[in-house]
Amino acid sequence: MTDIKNALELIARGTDEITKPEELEERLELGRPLRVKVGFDPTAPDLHIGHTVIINKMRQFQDLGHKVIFLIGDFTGLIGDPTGKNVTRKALTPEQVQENADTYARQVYKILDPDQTEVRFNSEWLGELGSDGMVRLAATYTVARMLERDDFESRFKNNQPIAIHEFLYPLAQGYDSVMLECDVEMGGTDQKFNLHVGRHLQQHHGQPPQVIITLPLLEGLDGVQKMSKSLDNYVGITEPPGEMFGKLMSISDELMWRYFDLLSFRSNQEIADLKADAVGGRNPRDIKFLLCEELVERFHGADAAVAAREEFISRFQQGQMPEDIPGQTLQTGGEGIGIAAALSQCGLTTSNSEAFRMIQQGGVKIDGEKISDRSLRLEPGFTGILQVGKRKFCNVSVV
RNA sequence: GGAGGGGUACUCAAGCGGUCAACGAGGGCAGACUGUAAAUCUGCUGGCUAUGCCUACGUAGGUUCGAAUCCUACCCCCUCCA
Repeated sequence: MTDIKNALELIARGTDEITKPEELEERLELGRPLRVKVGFDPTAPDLHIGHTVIINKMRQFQDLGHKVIFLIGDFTGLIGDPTGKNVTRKALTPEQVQENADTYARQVYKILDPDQTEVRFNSEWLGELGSDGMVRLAATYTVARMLERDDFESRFKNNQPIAIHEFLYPLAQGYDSVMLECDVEMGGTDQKFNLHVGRHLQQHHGQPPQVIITLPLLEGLDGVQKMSKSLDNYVGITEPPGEMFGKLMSISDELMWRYFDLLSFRSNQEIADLKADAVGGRNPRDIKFLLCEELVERFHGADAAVAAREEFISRFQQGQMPEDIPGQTLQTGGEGIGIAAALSQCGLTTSNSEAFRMIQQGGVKIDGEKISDRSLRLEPGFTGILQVGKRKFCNVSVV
């Protein structure tokens, strides 16, 4: 009995909403492994730490002995989720879908236990459905109820177009729950409506409705918009340790607490203590170090985390050069090369014009010495470290 | 099918015959400062064989000494009416 209480508490932590907690409790009391579904979009197989908020929650279910279904929406992906603006989606070939699934697996098993994970594709049953099946499915829901969805409602009110097929997405997603006989479905807060459609459809098919758990969406590095690859405000979970550490250090001091809440495995008490420390005058930078280390450790191990922190300190706090500077030899046929061209060829700037701009702004250094002469030439035999800004280096030899 | 509105740089968004490589905002980058790749402030933000030249304002033509701005055709998006 107390086990269930503890389980409930663990599951509830960090969630936005559970519909309904008493139903979840009843399911837990059944004493069997629950089937917990989370859907993923097959077109974007590169996971970032924003996704891990929910993956961590999946892991918690596994730790409690439950079965997690990692559902790849290869069929619904063709429809395109109406959430937000819609870019035309390209149909994926089965090979691409499989490839993306493998990519997912590689990343997701850094957190999930493969033995308790079931990977499924919804084309399995949605592809079989046929147009008659789709019509029958559509018949179980009304337009009025569809318009309950915020997104649809506001578009409808504002005379924005809503394509008919957009109504099929929530239905298809809900049908997945029917076919998989889910006990629980989790998603971001923006998924709430779709998740509820699943409940409705399950009841329609004589199944007990799934419990819905919504999780907050993690803000990206800018602290405003949700983390996403297209906004380039993300930290990918396969990024190298140094990159991960640095990116996380760049979040604002304010945003750091949000990340602690949603990403850290520290107890609520520990986090509260850290906040108290900050108020008490402890340098927020040092608290941020703890966050960065914890996350880098999760994906790359403890050694990498410590190394990443040390590297960060020496490089940005003490302004030292990094240890692993990529090298490059520039072939000039004995003619030498202009500094701007050299910077571009090393990939430190994207064009000569940009290189000139960087020089003008004092952002270019050779062996640590700032240069200001834009007409400088590197003669054959030159060897040295070119630097643009604080982060871009290249060890160059001119031939 | 009819009527109207619109397509401008990474994004949003001004401009509506020359002074426009294009106001402004956001983003990005750089610099200063610092307690950090926080915050704040400043600057930059098409390319090049670089004090000049080339390419850009949906596409293709045209008018003009000169067009993002005017005309014609086409493509695309949106709204209203049917």
